[in-house]
Amino acid sequence: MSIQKSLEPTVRNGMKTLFDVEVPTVEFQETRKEFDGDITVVVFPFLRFTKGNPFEIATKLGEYLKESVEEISDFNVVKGFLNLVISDIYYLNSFSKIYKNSNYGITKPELEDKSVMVEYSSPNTNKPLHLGHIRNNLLGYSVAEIIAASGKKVYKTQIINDRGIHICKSMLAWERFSNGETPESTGLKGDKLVGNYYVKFDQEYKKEIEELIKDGVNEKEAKKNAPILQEAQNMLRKWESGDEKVVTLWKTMNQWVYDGFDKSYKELGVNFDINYYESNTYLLGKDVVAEGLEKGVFFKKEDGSVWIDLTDEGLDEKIVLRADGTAVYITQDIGTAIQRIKDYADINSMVYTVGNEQDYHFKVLFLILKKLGYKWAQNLYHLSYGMVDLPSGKMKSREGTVVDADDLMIEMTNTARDISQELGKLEAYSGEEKEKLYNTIGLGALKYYILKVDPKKRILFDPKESIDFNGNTGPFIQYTYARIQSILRKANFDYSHEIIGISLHKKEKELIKLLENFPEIIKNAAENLSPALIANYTYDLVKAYNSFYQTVPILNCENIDEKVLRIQLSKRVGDVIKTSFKLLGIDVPERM
RNA sequence: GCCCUUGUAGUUCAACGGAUAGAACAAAAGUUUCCUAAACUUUAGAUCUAGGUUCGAUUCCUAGCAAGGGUACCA
Repeated sequence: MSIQKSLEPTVRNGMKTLFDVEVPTVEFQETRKEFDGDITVVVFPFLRFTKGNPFEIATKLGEYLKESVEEISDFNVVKGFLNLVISDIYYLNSFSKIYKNSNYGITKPELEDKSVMVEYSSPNTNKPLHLGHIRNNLLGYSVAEIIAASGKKVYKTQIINDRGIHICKSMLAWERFSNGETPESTGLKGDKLVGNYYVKFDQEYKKEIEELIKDGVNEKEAKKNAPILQEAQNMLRKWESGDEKVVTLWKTMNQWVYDGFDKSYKELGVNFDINYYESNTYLLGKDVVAEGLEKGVFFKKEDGSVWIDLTDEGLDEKIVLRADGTAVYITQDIGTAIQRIKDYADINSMVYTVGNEQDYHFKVLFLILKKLGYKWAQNLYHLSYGMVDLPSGKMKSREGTVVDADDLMIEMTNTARDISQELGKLEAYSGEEKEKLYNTIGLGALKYYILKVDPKKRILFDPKESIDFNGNTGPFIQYTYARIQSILRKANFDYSHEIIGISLHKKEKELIKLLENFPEIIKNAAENLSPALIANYTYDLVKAYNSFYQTVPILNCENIDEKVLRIQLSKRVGDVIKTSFKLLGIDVPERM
């Protein structure tokens, strides 16, 4: 329990006793470091309830608190800010509790709590993963971990977009141009191989259009009537009717892609509890639309298409089923959501990690599900995030301006290797150990770089300026962790006993204050679906620890009690770094 | 046109409506007989504009400007 919470009733009592007013809430903040004190009561808001000079109110309140609260050793007033000095005994006690809790910061789920499903990644099976997917995966995975740490059971999932005309395009191109190439025969990752044929299709398609235009066909007609496109459409019809040959090819090529994706996911350190496939859920969506039509949630236009009217909600009319009865994007999403609740009776909340270009789509989706009468529809959240842009603008696969996920991860590891070798601290380790470490550091840099930014904001990524390894970065934090482990390795004596009755150094107090905040930070990050809060907190903690490390001796400390406390502090700071980095999906090294 | 998001040092990011707007990179200067210098300590530098609400506004409201996105029987 934080000191704030325990002080709040006392402050309220004080206001009642001194001025005979009931104040509804008390505003606390950390005392700025240029003033004396640890915690500050903001007195200005009380002026609404009692007249008077804020300075005098604060002074009287300060006297009252000093009298009645043991932990408050002194106070001072600046304008309407009442700065309270908290005694070292309080901090030692508080730290002792933190130190005893070996799983500090993590809340275990209660049995009766409802679970949350977090969706992320959701790739297109025609395109290898790129930098944008990396942000999506890191965000989704991290948010899932954070929610779990805040005390809820979490299922991680993705929806795989495995059907439609675009799939047929790469299938057709492969049939025509590949001479039977496979991932095995070429050594290419399956997703890359299939991606190549998707590009190949586009090239051939463009060629055919040009030729048709040369023959005097107008552009619109040419685009529509290019033979290769028609053949792809034909293939889709065959797929939908269950043509054996087409379905077999579809399964084979999809499997190549999944195998390729699995490698990337593994390298990135993300995973899923269950996958959903669009090919399995789009039909359910159509059934639900039919039901909703009967209930009057939807209406039918003359041409047979089905719509929902959301003008009352300030939105437009939105189509949910085409005139020919085929499903649109949102039809399938309706089906998927309902399927998930059917599959997992214990979930009552879902988080969708999808880019902000789909804000409108999810607003509509959630509204539709509410109107269909699903109770859980009020607990749906769109974790909307900004795009990752290059200096040249948006990433476009056709223009070759895509930063490939696999390539980027390799590049990061290479940079880590270069820097590490230059520093030359790792001579004693085997080649295998070193490579693992380079990977940990390189990916740490990449993940932290992306996760430290507020999800809502777009990220500008300049491939020419490589990601930093110094300053507010993943490796900076990893380095601090490694340094702490080094201290702990050297502290080969029993330092477990509780320390009481010593006076604290300023830097020690700072660390304890920061440690106290950790559980609250996790809760906040879970509520706001924001890993950035964890990243920024960890940075602050590490910054404070490094300053502490540089200012005071730890192992060389002469007073044994102080030495033990400092080692304990180091231990706990290291644990918190490890825990929060785990929530970000980042590994920490024992040495670097 | 309408709707949504974002505008903070040269650059990349912070700041429940609170005190003198914090960091990092880049720039300038310092700290290794001492626990890992991927560190630490200094210096210099910013709230898009105009109004409003408030004891107090980077934060809330209104208008404008700028960037991005959406507004499709694409996903």
